[in-house]
Amino acid sequence: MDRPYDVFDDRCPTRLVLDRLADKWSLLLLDRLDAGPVRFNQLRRDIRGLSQKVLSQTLKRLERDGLVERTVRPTVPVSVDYALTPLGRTLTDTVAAFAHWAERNMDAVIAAQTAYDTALAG
Amino acid sequence: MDRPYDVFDDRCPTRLVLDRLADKWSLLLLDRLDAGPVRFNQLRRDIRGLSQKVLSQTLKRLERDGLVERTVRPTVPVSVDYALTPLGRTLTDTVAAFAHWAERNMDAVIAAQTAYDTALAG
DNA sequence: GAAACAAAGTTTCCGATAGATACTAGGGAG
DNA sequence: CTCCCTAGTATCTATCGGAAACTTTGTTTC
Repeated sequence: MDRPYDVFDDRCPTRLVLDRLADKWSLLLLDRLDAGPVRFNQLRRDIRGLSQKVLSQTLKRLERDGLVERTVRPTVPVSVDYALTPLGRTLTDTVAAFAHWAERNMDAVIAAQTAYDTALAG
Repeated sequence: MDRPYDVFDDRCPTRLVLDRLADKWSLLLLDRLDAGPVRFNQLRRDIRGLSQKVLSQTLKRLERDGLVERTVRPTVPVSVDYALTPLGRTLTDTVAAFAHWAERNMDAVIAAQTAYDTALAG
């Protein structure tokens, strides 16, 4: 294997990236932004359960990692919108696959959980 | 949209699943198990930085969700191995895509981070 | 027969993180 | 003048992750 990076090695920088991406809110944000630029409060409304603080932090990290671009427009009041960068767009298929696997396989997962729990109880 | 589940809704059970999957250790474990059954301490050695406690917890959750199967074999001392279930195997392509995106795009991410940090400093 | 080792965990403790809530700043509407 | 909009920041607490010690069952070593 001549890959320069290895996710199984904890000293490898890919771990830092995986840490960022392997996060519920990051995935939901990337998935939501796939449809086009969205403003801060719109994201907050669309992604139910996401607090302002965590939204702010998560967007900042995604921006720093070059996946999301932040644009301030001088409207009144000022509006800010967030969009995927080209790099971010290379991830969206994978992210969408993930989010939608959960939707497709939910029933199987619930069945497995129920079976597991009743096996423990019995 | 006639999809029964919606990840953007916080009352939707898919959120619970996404929570499980959108986790660094779960992804690394699923990726590692793709190659075949592996024993507990082997996983601990292979996935650098993963503590016993978190390995144990993560495996338990993945087992409960029906993604991983735990098999105890009556060797001396007893050995336990973990393998993907058929349901778990439906995820591996996506998981691998994720883990390996990090490896492929690491350089771009580092460049973005550096640019971001120097822009803030300057 | 006591000491040490091995597998697969569990328990304990502590510092970091997430979530809820409240607050800030710069305007605009009533 | 007061409330409401934008896009956040500040604070507080509960939970979570990581490190290391301990447990259990049994084996090998001295």
